[in-house]
Amino acid sequence: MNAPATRIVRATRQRAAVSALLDRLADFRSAQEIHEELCRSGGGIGLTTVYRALQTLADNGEVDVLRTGTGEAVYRRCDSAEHHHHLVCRRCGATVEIEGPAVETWAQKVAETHGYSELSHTAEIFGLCRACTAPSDGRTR
Amino acid sequence: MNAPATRIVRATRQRAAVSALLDRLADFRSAQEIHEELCRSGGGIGLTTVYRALQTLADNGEVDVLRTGTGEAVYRRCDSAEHHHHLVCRRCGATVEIEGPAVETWAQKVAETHGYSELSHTAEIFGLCRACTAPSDGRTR
DNA sequence: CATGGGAACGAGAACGGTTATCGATGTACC
DNA sequence: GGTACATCGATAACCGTTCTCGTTCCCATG
Repeated sequence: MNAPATRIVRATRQRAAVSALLDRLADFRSAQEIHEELCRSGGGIGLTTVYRALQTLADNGEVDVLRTGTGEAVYRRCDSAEHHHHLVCRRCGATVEIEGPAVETWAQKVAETHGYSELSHTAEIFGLCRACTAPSDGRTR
Repeated sequence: MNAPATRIVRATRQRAAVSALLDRLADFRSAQEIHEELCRSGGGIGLTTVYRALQTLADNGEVDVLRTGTGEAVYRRCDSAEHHHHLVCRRCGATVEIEGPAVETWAQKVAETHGYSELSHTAEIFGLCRACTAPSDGRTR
């Protein structure tokens, strides 16, 4: 049951590629989108490997994971290592990181009132960003 | 393309069974759990039908839908027809409905600041309820 | 530099939840 | 009764994700 003192994680071309791509992207993307993009840009990579890399990154808190309405997981490298929330454009995926002390205290207080412990919470806002609000060409995400 | 003026929805034994079971349950349950329970208690019902019934109920706002960490959809009939949030025990599923004006205003303000419109948001709190906090028998949900 | 051990890869199969198909069934209304 | 059509439900398809397992590659060590 005791966790190994040092978890060996090797640096490989594939992991680097996933990580680098996430650096370049500003929006939440699905594993499959990431896989597709990486394949398109030359360096071959297996879908399984993309999933594995994303999971490792997520475990290490290096990327944030969200679930879309359909239950699909989407990933994004966030600037803040702290706990935070997101304001996501449901059209183009543009994302703003939100520091939400208001939410934290709200969650804490509510849970306390009802005697709940070991808390965690989710809080994301979805909408249309300024750019996507104005015009009206089809593309919905 | 034009929507029919009146959507005909028949009252059937199966729909009634799903609806009645949801009335009896206090926790969020998956479609498959509901199907299983209904089969166990005699009245045969197809899994497809359960999914259909739940979707109809959800569309009409008669039940709330949440996504678990694994992306699975869980359903629950809520007392409040108003928009609200949930405090869910991740061990036994016990759920408290939360009216969260704090969250609404927070979401509104944040989105406004960044020029987002057409807002929606999710905010759920997970934890261990009082009953599940104290003792230590296995069952994790 | 050569080598051995094991981490990582990746193609394909399996998995689990959900949705589509389509003929059978049931219900409401004439 | 008879007809129209919503609903049912077994089965197959779907889709995202995870597992399997043989191969490849990294890297510490000699």
